[in-house]
Amino acid sequence: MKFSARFEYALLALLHLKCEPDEGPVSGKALAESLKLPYRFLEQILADLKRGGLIRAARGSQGGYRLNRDPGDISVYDIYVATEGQFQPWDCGAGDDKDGCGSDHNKCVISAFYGDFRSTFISLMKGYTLNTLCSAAQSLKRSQTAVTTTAP
Amino acid sequence: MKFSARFEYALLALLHLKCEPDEGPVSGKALAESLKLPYRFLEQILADLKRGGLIRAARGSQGGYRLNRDPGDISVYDIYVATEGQFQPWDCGAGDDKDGCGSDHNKCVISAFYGDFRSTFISLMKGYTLNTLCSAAQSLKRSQTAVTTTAP
DNA sequence: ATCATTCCTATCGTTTTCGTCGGAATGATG
DNA sequence: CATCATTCCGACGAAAACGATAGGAATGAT
Repeated sequence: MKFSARFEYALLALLHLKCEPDEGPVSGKALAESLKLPYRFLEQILADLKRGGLIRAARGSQGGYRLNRDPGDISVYDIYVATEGQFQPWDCGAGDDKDGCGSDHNKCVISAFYGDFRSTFISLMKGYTLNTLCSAAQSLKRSQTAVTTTAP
Repeated sequence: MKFSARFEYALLALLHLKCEPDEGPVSGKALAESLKLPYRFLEQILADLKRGGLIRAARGSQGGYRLNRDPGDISVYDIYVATEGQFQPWDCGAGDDKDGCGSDHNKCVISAFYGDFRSTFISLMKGYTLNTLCSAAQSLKRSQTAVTTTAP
């Protein structure tokens, strides 16, 4: 029950694309250096994000990545799905038995719990967008610089 | 982001101990046969549950396992912690940097999101107890036998 | 003494995950 | 056209996580 590195790296990359006021597209290499992440690995993740329609890419010199949608329209759930695929935290007897639960009613009940878990998770993640996160980061930055500059 | 087999097997075992009206303790072997789970593996999981204080065990002949607490006082969260350890779905820079987030405010924000995620699901899991699940299973059983016996 | 059981720990095989790599395709620039 | 920077594609490798197996010691009822 852990978030993958892919997912976290994707969050960081997208936040960078949204929050940093760079003009023009950002290359994978530049992104990897800014975030101190392995370049080749990050490239794979960016490809996932592109396939998911979250970013768009331009090849060749002066190319790079930029957001493909309004940041308020990119939810953390979208990012999850793009990087880890459909959220399905259990293997519902896919081939275990003819029917999902066999004769074991307890399995059904557990599946019900999993379903509840899943829907709660999804709505929570849909509540966070790139805008949400970025503004949180900026207010955090403000408060910290305030503290450090106020100190004698 | 998946539930482990340990966790699911633990749920099944505990539900069996609670729901089945057996008198006396149930041996690991009997449990494994009822649930059609690998015996040795299940034993390990039962040991976890014992360490967590959810069940108690008696050795020797006529020994076996039984619940150690009121089923209404055993939450799914307790089971999760006993089998998978503390619910902490990310590696908070434990050694990454001196401070958790380094200079990257976006990391802080992601940690905040993770924290929200964490507390949401802890409270969700605490809302389910063995009683909850078992009564759900039993009403499920009733409705199914009703269907099958009503059919001509 | 015997037998059924829990308990402890090591190991094994498979799958997943993280990360690296070589090189092809693309496109801007001069 | 040549060059260079970039995305794109697929293969590979190392390491960790996970599911499961196994041997045998400790314990306790009969």
